[in-house]
Amino acid sequence: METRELRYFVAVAEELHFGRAAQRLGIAQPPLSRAILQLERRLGVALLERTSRTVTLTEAGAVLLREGRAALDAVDAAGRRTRRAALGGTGPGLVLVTKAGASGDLLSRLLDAYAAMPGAVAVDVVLCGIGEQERQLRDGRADVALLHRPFDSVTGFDTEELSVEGQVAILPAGHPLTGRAHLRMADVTALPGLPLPRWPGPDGAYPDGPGPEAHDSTQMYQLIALGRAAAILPESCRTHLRRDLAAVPVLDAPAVTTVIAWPPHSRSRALAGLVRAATGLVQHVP
Amino acid sequence: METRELRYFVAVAEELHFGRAAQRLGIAQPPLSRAILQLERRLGVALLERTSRTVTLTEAGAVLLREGRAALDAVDAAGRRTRRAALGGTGPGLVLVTKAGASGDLLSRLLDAYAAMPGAVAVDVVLCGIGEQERQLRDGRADVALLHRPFDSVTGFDTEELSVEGQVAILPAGHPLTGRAHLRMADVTALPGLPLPRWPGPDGAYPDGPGPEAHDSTQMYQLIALGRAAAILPESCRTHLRRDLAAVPVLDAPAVTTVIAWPPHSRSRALAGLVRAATGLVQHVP
DNA sequence: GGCATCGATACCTCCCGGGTATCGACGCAC
DNA sequence: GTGCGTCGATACCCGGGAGGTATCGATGCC
Repeated sequence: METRELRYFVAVAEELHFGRAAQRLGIAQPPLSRAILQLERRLGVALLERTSRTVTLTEAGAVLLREGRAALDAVDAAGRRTRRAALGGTGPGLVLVTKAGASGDLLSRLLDAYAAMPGAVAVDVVLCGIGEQERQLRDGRADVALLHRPFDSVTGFDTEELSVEGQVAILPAGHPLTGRAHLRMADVTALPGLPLPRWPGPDGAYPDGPGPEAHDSTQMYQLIALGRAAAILPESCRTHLRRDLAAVPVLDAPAVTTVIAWPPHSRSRALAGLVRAATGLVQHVP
Repeated sequence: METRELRYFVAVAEELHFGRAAQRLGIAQPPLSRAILQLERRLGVALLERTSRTVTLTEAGAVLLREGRAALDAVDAAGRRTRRAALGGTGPGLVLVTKAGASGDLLSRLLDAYAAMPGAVAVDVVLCGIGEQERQLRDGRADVALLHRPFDSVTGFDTEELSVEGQVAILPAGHPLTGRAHLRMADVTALPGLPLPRWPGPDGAYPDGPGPEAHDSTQMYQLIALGRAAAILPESCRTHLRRDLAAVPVLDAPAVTTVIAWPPHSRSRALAGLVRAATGLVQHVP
């Protein structure tokens, strides 16, 4: 199987429309149809059910979509890491990715601690939107990530736990509940007119629901300040909270574990140092 | 990057010889040279240092060899799993791989427990040589594996621990040490004329050393019976030990943990059932 | 029933992957 | 040092296949 065929199939499987997929791929529709047919013949498997009006995935097609994405990510990662290896000292030594607005304190302490180590290399910090870290780690754009269980999935990565913290409800300043010493999940989820915002899932799509869509923490804070939403976040976000927002501990919210994660089989000297610096932080701040 | 280019590069990087690599790939040498040159141009990276007498990997080339193998495995896995998904009920429902001769008891109990579960599917058991399980799991030939830490690496897989056991020294029956109630590592490693056999590493090559090469447990048992080697193995192997061999506990040998491992993002209904059956065993046999 | 949409088919072109022949560089034997 | 053998690169040719345009057949919609 060639990566070209995989790319073509993934495009069609995502669009469920040969014309749009062809446009996205920058080719005409007939070659795309032929390529998919050829792939199906070669695998001996029906991947798509098509009528002249609709295209749907077969069960096998759904498997190839998931596995094919992972395979394409692995190929991308091979290219990127090879290029990076050739750059040697000129490029960034390590690329660390994390959600914008999360674990800011921990991150700055980590960077300080690592920079103080002998032999430390330059660390590029990439702040990305929700759910994009795993992808960047898998396809080689990043070497290491700070993830937050249980929100982010860590399957397939090597990890070390860095911190565990409770969660707080974020409310507009002056909201009646801000007077309370603590809340329960039920108090927050049932707030009239203040639904929890919806985050994009691992596939980049927003789930259905009543809340407004939020792609990053800035959007979300703005929505809360406007009185259109509430949120439940790790308590470390309090240190940088806007003045027009208030935080109240939520006793029965699940604890959030911050972990440092990296792809297996990729322990470069620099990465090992950064992980060591990270686990060293845990000793100082138990 | 196309998988064809990756396959070509991996072949050359493994052979370090364009002629032999071309032969292995079933093509002539000149197109192979061109393909590698084109790959290097496209990546903008020197992958190989060649003189007219020797070929060596650059640092970037070594990275691409490692990452490229993983990527090719992922592509293979995508194809295989897709075909398997299309087979539906006709093929094996699950393929379980483990080292021949290890954890036999645990395995049969696991298979019995799973078969007794409602909705259980057929399980193909693949017994392979040392160090081949990880590869089979990564490239989709197997769905799930029994691995033994610390001998097998489990990085990149999801795992559940099934059992922890000590290790015993395996000696020819009648050897003076078989009279002892227990031994220490130093007693066994220092045996004159009975070196530990050498196992193939993750790359399939045998490490250097004094001991004889052994590819599977049968070879190894034979070598021990012949008085050419000794071995240190998990104590569960005693249940099926040949009559001409003896086992003596080694107190300070590292404990061996048997785990059930599966690729991340692959929890089919059947796999989940098998994992549940496996963890259920742990309850019964703590 | 006319029409628009969409995937498949027919047919053409041209690029590129693969082949053979050969060159140039290097190691080695004597 | 000279001739020879080995090995990767280059030159050149051929054929298959990837990609393009034009069009067909099926289907949902007004």
